Amino acid sequence: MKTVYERADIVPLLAEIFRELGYQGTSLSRITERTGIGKGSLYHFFPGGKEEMAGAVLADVDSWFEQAIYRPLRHGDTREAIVAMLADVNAYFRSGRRICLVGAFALDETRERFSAAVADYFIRWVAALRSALIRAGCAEEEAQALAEEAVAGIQGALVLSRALDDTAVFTRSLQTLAKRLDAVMQ
Amino acid sequence: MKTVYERADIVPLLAEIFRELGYQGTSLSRITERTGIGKGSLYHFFPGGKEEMAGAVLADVDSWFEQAIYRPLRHGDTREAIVAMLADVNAYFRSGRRICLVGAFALDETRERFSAAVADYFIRWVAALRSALIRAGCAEEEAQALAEEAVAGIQGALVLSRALDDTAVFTRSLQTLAKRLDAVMQ
DNA sequence: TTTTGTTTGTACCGATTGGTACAACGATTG
DNA sequence: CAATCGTTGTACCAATCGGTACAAACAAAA
Repeated sequence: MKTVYERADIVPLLAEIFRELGYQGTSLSRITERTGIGKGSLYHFFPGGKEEMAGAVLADVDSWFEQAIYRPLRHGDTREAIVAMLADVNAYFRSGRRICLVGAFALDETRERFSAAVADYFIRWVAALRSALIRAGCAEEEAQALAEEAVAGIQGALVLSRALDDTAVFTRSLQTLAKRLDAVMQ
Repeated sequence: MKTVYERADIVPLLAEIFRELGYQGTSLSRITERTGIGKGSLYHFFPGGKEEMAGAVLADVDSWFEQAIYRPLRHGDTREAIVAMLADVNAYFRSGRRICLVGAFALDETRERFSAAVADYFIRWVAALRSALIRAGCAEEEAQALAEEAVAGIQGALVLSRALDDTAVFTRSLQTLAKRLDAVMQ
């Protein structure tokens, strides 16, 4: 018996493993163990090895946020996009049960390896939210601070709800954030 | 030549390494390399090996926060304690250049190993801040939400400022947090 | 059916992992 | 001085790490 994969099928599987175990905790044997994909296949699709795998996963995550979160914030109806962002974020992170891979990489030693991708992810998130807030009538310097506060708040809520093993903390944080963002828009 | 250590001298050295490299990234050879302490000494003071070392570091961090942050919040003048908390946090985390070890452990696979200590750290932080807010005249449910928001905000600010490699993000977040906490106290 | 080229499983590699064993060292005590 | 005891460096251990080599298994084209 022999299962045939495509690169696009493997990346989401890798993502879940990296998210759960971190970069250092993800060993090739663990990948094989959980997915059934052997080293032969892995190094065929990712000749650069583990680092290329993690890079592909980061790019995949990034492209999802780009189309699902950032783009609507930049171009769509601002009020609607902000509400959608919070709802999508809550669904994506499964109310805090799931971790932000990029955030985890930022804290890890791994950061140095992927610093460009990690920084890009957060810069674009803050910038997109900031532009939505400004279009909604928020003052520039206030929009910057609020956008940073919201993105940081989400990351912190992930840390906290994960530490307390309590999804209520995460959803509550998102509600508080929603009020703050709403208050500043006319 | 032979250097003689005590356990209390070693823990802070270990803390810095764990903080920088994470639990999985900290290998015994890296410890020896950075501190000059050999395996003989390490296993003499920490017979439980790497896990006991990390546990000792967590306990050390916890006791620092207990006396420097939590206790003043619970017993001292509330306004003063909250201002001091933000200042001490800024100094402790070196304006975001330094990471929160407990927060990093919460995101890591490591969490399962130290879940009790990690949860305890955050529970007591939130509870101490909450009690200070209530004593300052804040309503109970609002105090809970605000305390969680503040602690999560600090953790998120660490993630964000680290990702962007920008200490300004961290200090700005603390200032915003200070305003929020101040506004709710009469 | 044969050929071609991609995809896969498996055996292997040197390096490093966390951990153990133990003899030698240094200070303290007698 | 001799004996003791806490502390240390070093040599080891099996297991696992990321990575390589390569032949067998496959699908597609001829």
